[in-house]
Amino acid sequence: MAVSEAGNGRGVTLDAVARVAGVSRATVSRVVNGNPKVGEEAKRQVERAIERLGYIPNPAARSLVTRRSDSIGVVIPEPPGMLFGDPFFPRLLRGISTELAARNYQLVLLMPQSPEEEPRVERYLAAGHVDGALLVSLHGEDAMPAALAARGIPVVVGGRPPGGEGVSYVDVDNVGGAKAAVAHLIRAGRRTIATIGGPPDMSAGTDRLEGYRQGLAAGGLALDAALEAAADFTQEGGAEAMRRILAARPDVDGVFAASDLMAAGALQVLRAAGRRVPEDVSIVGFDDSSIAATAEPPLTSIRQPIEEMGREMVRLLLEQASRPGSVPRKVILATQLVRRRSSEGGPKR
Amino acid sequence: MAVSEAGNGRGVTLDAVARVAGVSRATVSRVVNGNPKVGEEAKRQVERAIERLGYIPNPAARSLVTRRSDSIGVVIPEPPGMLFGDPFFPRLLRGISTELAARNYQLVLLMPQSPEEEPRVERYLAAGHVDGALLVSLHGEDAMPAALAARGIPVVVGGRPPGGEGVSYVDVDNVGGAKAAVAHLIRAGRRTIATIGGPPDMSAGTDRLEGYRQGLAAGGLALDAALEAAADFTQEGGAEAMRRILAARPDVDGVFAASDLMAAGALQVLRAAGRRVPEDVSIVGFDDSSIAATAEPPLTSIRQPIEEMGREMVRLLLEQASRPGSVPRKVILATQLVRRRSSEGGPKR
DNA sequence: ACAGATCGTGAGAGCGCTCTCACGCCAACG
DNA sequence: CGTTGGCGTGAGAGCGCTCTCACGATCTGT
Repeated sequence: MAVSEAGNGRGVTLDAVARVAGVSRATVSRVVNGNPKVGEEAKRQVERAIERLGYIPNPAARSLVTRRSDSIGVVIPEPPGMLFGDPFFPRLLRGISTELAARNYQLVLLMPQSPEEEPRVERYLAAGHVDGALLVSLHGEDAMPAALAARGIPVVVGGRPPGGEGVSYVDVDNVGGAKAAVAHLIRAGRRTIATIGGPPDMSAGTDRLEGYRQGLAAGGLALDAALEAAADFTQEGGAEAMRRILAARPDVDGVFAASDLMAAGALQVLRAAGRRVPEDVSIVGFDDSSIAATAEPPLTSIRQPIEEMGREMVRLLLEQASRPGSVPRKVILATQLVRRRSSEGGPKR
Repeated sequence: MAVSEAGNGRGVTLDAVARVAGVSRATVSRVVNGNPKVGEEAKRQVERAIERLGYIPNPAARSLVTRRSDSIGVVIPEPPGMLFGDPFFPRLLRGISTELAARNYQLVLLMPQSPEEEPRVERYLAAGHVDGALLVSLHGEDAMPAALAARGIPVVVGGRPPGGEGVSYVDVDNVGGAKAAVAHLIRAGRRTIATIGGPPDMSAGTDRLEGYRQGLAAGGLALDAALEAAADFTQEGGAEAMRRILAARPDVDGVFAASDLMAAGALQVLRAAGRRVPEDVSIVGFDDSSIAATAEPPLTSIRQPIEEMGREMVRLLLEQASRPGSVPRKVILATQLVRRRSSEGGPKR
């Protein structure tokens, strides 16, 4: 009964509702938009008419005059390695979606699959389809944040943009997390601690490397370039990096990998090389993804509040959108060490 | 130089372009929309003006008159277990996104986080924000497909809708895949083959169970309810199911799990119970997700063409949207057995 | 040479909504 | 009693675009 006659809503206009309710379009509009300056009686009539006709406002018409779309764009370029096997994006999207839903905003997902597609995405965002944009997972000197900002589109970036500041962003405490991981390894009695870093053109890579170095320094251990190997966040990359480290420093007894996937790759290589984990070598990963719990042995890892990151990005964006010209802001979320078997054992502390 | 003066595009209207180009609005509109009935000279002038002003059409205004939005909605309700640790959604989204991008459509992602939010989503879709909707991963008798169809919104479902037919859908060959998995186990010499099924209210669950049964029948093996345990696609659920099976049938020598995650859980339980994999028990999973390759031993699994599924869903949807009232169609995509160590060994064949 | 077809172009009518402004009403004020 | 001031309401002007229709110019056939 709620939904009714004329194919419910398709084609029912404000005007039709006004006629049925015996009021003017303006009054119906007020009721629909919750404007308080409407009489009791008129309001009742309008509500009944809306119900009866199954009226749903035409978003295009509304958007045309309000110049808002009540939706935001989420841009996720495709770093193929990261997307798979890592529930990072689903979780981030969930956080974003939750916060948006609570504010009655919609989410337009844009996945440029190659740099060539970026202009298309940029154009789309610039067209006013969305009230703002969330950019995630930028490589190198991505020009998009700046380009969008120049066009006056509110932007918030997920993860510290490598290209420098000048734009709002939300990030997890990569440095602190990595540092905590290393401290944990040192506490476990490890003294020859290697790291498998992420790509040098992503801040998640460089920041975790920085944290690793700070961790060593804090523990009074010396740096050694032979103990640092960069990879691409993938399992295969992690395995490859582990091989290099093992070749250069066979005496390695601790490994901090900047992602669980890479840690898993390292695990396989270590095992193949006859090293026992955690007896001979302790490993700590990053992300606390499902693979960490699944691996054998389960991986100690650094948990990052991904959903919260998504939510915070939305808050920042909408705040910024509502107050144009506000100064860029950054939010850093704390990480947390999750202990599992891969870092147990080891020598006495 | 490309982008220019007035803050590039924001606020530049068709009319402004027309004035600069010295033609009428209609002509500019024709050029923008690729209408061939435009003279060479006029076209050149218009293109130059567009370039100079950085004109981008206002999507709301366009949508208001064309009654199309050039975007489609993708509804992903949140079955928390499946979302994590399983790159299913990212891959599906990627397939969808690829196909949409090729046709210049946009993707609006809707993630109702609870059944209470579904009306909101339905309302949104019904408002004409999108030209059609893709629904994924339905549990039980989800009313949404029917409700949307009733409102005249083109719908395509991903995975056979449990509630029956009457709506277009794309699915992978779950029955065939499961059957192939069982056949593979039989070929490996296994004779006491259990299955860890998915939720009975999801077609991916029931269809794979059906395939398992067909596989046993085809191999001349008898069914045994004690060899069938349902779970929820999660690792923990898989572990739990494995324990039940082990308790009832300690002689089990083959396991077909309806997801890799559950297979991984089973693996841990088997190992904890002193069973060697694959020497004592062979395991085959489903999905061929990253965890399959990561597990120790790596899991034989059934690969499903997830990206292709996404693409096909889009094709079906747009076809349906362009030809209203067309009859619902279903598309079933083939699966493929991927052999890994978890099903090697075993007794002589 | 003229009728008719063809082609490029412009004028103008909306699409469905929001929002400003003005108006009529009635209570309260001096 | 006339005036001021809310308050609820309606009229109407757009928002920027598409698309139909009509019109003048050029082309074709006889």
